[in-house]
Amino acid sequence: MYYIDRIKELIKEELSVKEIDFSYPSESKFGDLSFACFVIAKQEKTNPVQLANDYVKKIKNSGIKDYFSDVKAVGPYINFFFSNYFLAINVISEIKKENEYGFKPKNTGRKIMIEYSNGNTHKEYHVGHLRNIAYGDSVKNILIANSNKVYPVSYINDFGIHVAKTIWNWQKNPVFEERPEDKGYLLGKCYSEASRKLNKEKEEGIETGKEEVSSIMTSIEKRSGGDYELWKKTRDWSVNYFNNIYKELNISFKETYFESEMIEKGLKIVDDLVEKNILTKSKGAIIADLEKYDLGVLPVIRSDKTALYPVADLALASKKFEEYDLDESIYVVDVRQSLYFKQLFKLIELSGYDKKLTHLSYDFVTLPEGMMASRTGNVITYEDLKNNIYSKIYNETKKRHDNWSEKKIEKVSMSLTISIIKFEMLKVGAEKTITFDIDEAARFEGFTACYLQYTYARASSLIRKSGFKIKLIKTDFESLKTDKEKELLVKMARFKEAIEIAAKRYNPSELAKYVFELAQIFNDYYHETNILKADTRVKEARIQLIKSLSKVLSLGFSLLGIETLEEM
RNA sequence: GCGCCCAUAGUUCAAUGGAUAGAACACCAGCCUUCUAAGCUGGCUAUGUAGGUUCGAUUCCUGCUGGGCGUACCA
Repeated sequence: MYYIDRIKELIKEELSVKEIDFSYPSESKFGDLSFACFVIAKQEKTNPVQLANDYVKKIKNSGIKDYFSDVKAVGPYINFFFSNYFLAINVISEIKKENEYGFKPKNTGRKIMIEYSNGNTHKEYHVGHLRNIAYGDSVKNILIANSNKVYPVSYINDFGIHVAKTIWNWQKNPVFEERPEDKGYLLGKCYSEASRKLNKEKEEGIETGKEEVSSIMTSIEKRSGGDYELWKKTRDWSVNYFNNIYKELNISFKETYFESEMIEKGLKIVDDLVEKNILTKSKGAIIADLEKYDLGVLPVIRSDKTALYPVADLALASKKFEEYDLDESIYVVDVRQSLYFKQLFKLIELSGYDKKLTHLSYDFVTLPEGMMASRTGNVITYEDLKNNIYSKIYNETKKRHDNWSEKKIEKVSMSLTISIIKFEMLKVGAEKTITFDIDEAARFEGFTACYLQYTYARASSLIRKSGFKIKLIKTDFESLKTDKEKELLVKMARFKEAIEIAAKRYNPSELAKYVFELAQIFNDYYHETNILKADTRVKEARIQLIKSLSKVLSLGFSLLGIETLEEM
């Protein structure tokens, strides 16, 4: 148990109260830890102000009083002021001792599969996908840090109608084959062009394109012939393209599933469910009538006999459960599919599985000029975003470090670019729509990845320049006397809580906020305190403090999927 | 129509039912012969609306207004 938790336990013991709702005051004049006496006073049928006073007297006359520099009652609140010395010696030792300070023991919790990224082949990879992958990957990290055994998997939709649309347009425009860009990237362009054409035809009342696309879809599903061969070739381009993106983002999966590999099994499941009357025929299609669960109707097979999304999803769910012994299966998919997932989960339940299924939804990413949709071409692709941010970062880095090698400048700029992309996607709550402003995201100041990386680089620089390795045991913790030092210590001690809250709410923004606040305290401390110029004993103690800070920052970044930079 | 989500400073976001509603950006005024100024300090400005529950509501409940999304062959 960590120091602050031990302190809390000691307080509860001393006051003989089982449950205390501790909080951390927003202002230093109210101490470092506090609790309000309203609830206990009500239970004891006494006055909260009086009770607070009695409690303070009790603490001051007890054996635990030395842990605090002061304990005060302010109205119904009791405010504890930690002793810097005990806080420093305990917190710094705890951070030093554990490689993954604040994390819970690995693989002792539940077994969870989390599916995210979910790219569509033959389509663009845009900022919406980036939100998905950054969010899913960070939730994965956070769940692991909370003791769960987690299997990250990706499901690639390589077999929907979008594929047929792209192939339709690709065949009509041989020029695509000649263009120099990455083929996976080009497929995305080809898709949005196809959508625009088909929409235009629809408005004009022309059906030919739609019929051609439908015929291509049927032909691919038969798995032979020219359309099928082209599908295989183009599909591989997309898959390679995704793999390169994942590599750049430093994200990897335990398994990658493909819709095309699920269909056959899915159709068998559908047959089975039709037999069991769970699925029914209606208007030429096969549907799940879920009206009695207030979930409407879910079409499963089109009236032209081609498969819709649930076919593959049913097969995938069953595959996951067969191959892994899971306590929970999480799907990270945007909020627009909430109803679909309720329907799907009901269908999975009806087909006999009794598993915890979670749709982890997040709101979508829009642009200042309106809703983003690759169908209309109104998107910011991963490339657009990456190149835009990279060039800004590259210029700034070059300006600051004209003595650095070209290679180093590029490496640092790329690393910062990826940090920025991930952080922008994680810093707001999942239920908030992100109106994505590309210039805003490429900022360097404020609540941004650059600010955090800069803070970390600064701490690293101090540690490097301190030049000596001090044994912790010889550190003079009495030297850490200032309020800012205490503030840093308390904040670091609360890292564990930040992880717990983030895990409980599946919410990486809690951690983003945490590391930002920690960085702010440090920057403030840095400016008002001499570290390398202090007396040796004080300097040694401060460097120990900064080493701890550096470690907590780095662990915090890692949970957000962000790598640290020693210099920038 | 029905269902889900959202509404806080000029803007983008915070706030397990608790102390004077916090940040960031923008704007204004300062701080580098000194540890990375991608930094720090100060100033300015906010809970859509009407009720209810509570010792206490940005938070929970209801109505209203405004916006977004979904609602049988897209995913």
